[in-house]
Amino acid sequence: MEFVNVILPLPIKGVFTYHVPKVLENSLQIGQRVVVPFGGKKLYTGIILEIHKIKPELYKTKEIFTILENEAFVTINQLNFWKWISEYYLCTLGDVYRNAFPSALKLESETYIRKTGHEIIWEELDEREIFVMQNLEVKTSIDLKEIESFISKKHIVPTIKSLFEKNLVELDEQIIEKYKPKQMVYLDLNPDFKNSEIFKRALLEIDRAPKQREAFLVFIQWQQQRTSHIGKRELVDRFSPAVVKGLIDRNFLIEFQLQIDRIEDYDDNIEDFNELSEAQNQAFHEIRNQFSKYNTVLLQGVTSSGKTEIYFHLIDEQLKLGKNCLLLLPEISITTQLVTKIQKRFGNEVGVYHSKLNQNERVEVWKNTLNNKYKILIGARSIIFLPIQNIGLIIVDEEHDSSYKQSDTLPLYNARDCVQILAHQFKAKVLLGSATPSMESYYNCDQGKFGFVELNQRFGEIKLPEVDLVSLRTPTITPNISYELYEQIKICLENKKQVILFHNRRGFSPILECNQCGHSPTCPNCDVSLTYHKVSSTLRCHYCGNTRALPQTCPSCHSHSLETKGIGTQQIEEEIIHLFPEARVARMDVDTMKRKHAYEILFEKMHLHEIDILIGTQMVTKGLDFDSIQLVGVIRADSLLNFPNFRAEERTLQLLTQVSGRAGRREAGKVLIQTFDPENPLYLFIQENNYHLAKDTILQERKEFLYPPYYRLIEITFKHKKQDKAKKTATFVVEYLRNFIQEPFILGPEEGLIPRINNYYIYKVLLKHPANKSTKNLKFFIEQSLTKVESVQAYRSVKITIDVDPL
DNA sequence: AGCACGCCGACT
DNA sequence: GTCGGCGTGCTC
Repeated sequence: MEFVNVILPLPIKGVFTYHVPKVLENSLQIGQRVVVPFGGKKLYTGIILEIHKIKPELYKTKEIFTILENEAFVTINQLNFWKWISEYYLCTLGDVYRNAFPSALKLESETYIRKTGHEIIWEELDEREIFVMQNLEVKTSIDLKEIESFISKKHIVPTIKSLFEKNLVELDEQIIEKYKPKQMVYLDLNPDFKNSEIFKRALLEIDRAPKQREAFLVFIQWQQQRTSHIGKRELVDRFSPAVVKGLIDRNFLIEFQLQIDRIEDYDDNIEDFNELSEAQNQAFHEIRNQFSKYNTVLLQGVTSSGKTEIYFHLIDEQLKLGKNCLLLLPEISITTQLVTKIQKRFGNEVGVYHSKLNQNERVEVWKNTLNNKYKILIGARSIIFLPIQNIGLIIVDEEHDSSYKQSDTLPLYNARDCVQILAHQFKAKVLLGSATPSMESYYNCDQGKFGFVELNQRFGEIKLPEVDLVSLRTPTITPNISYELYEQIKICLENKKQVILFHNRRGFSPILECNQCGHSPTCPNCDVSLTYHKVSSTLRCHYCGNTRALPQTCPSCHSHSLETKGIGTQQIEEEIIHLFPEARVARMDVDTMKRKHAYEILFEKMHLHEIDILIGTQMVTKGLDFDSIQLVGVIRADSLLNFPNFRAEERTLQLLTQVSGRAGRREAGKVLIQTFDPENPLYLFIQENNYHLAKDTILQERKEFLYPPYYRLIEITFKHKKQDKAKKTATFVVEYLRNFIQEPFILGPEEGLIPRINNYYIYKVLLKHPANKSTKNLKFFIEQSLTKVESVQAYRSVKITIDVDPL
């Protein structure tokens, strides 16, 4: 008998073994998708991981229900990659599978069947089968759960299986594959009209309907002008659905459907390559040179040095070698502009994959990747899960960017690091690019693991902006704008230049506070103050979404002295409007960027100089490359630095360097940093544009306090509705782990930064491990400690998550 | 993760 | 007397 080990989309350790029906024996492949029964009445799509002949002794295997296609859907390389991720990030293969696959391709729980229309020979059916088929006479599709009401649990899957084999029922295609190729409706002229007599009569006939006549003539005009089909949509948009329907009803126009690729084709106008500047060319050759010694090279190129151009040349080189390339970008940088730019260079063999694609689009990219249709794949972190092949070069742009780390759903992987494993599989090279590299990457260079190339010159040899520090300890013109900043903005506006004001709202959200009693409304589910949203006049919790109307009086002392404390971009905007009533001001933050094309619209407005002053959060640090930005103002640099995280300094350095880079791309610009602590060496380094010195200082501290990149961190989080349970479980784990790892390499348990979120109490344990030693043993101990937790009744219900290399 | 089984409280 | 709360255990 043949057996297969199958990965199921469940957070359960290990794989599940099924036996293979005779008909499928010797035909299965690793990586193939199969539908298997699970539990009483569920069917899941699983992935074959292993095929073998070993009959499990401890349990009775079930049989594979069916296969979904004849070929493997996941490559062996990918499966190995999945295994590595699950081992490194301490999660199950199911977690990886679930995250890696577009959800349209996995079927989970709700399983529907419907009849195929095959002739039913009732005499050949048993009692249960008859029940099911009779039910299907009444309604088109039924849920396996419904079948449960007339067939006992253990008979459900066998009955369905039997009917399935008799070809009487099929799994609802919604379930097998939620993906449907997109159909486009096109229009064509009634072929009879080619006869000019009929055509003339027709025009006469339509004379009474002027709109239809006009639409008809426009259609004919279009048809003469172009070679491609004319979409119904196009004509409907120009006129109206009724008009177009009229023409179709009259049989003037004929509808037909064509399947199209959802991802639009890019065929014509391939642009020539830009010549590299001397500095770029030197860096380009230096990178190639380093690649002969190192598999990974870190490229540090100052903002607007034209790193992208170098990427293009490296990609082009790989394509000529017949290799494919992967380009990773932070989510926000994948803009239409950039994609268009790349498509213009490389034609339509470019695949794009990011979180804004819908399920169908994802499946399309997946399938195209599997069929090796793309030469270049561009995407955010999740791109690493595509079934990529034949990779020669992987580029990670803005490698320091925190969005490469997944932080909400398992696995908590960092794409920048995972790429190393992928590259190793394909013997490919990795290029990490950034103006502000991470400490980890610097460290790897120092350790001789990565090569290092620097590009110090901005493209066109424009000077780096001049950075000034402004103390907030001296009086300011409005609460958040200093006299200096005011003056600079004024000069800038007089010169018809644009200004960017950056304010990091994180940790500085506007909260409501009572001036009489000091009371500040907090969230009932989380231990945080509610933040004030002016537009909707509500108080909102950023953690659980709890929203309530703004109270008129203090809930505690009933006075009328409620006031907002802390500043958000909204307040800055008000101050600016007050100071510069003439200026055109725009805001860029999560609130204003929610709408679908908000980003594009803002981009366009900036480009057309319809905005004089742009006020924004983190977002303004990325991708806003406009020539006429002359001034960048940082409202409160300290709010970044005071963040309680060991990366606060690194982040501040990166962020401030990045915003500064927005200034003066055409001619030297100015940066003004407002701070309460102008003597802080970090600001001085930024002022002198000495990233290297700043980095050395930060690295020194990291070493001293046992933090990355010298030590690897593993953070274990414990959550429970009862505080003492969470705390006790955390303590239990710490006590166990102390057998293997002592102070100061184990910290905690400590209450979470926010002690309670959504009614769950949070405790954290932090483990530190020397970076040059393998974490294998430590991970083994951690897993053991979790097994121990499982064995204690009272601790079992505590939710435990492990974050390897947390940010 | 689901989902069934099982054991205690407030209800027609 | 029963419906339903969620604690516990299992899934090849």
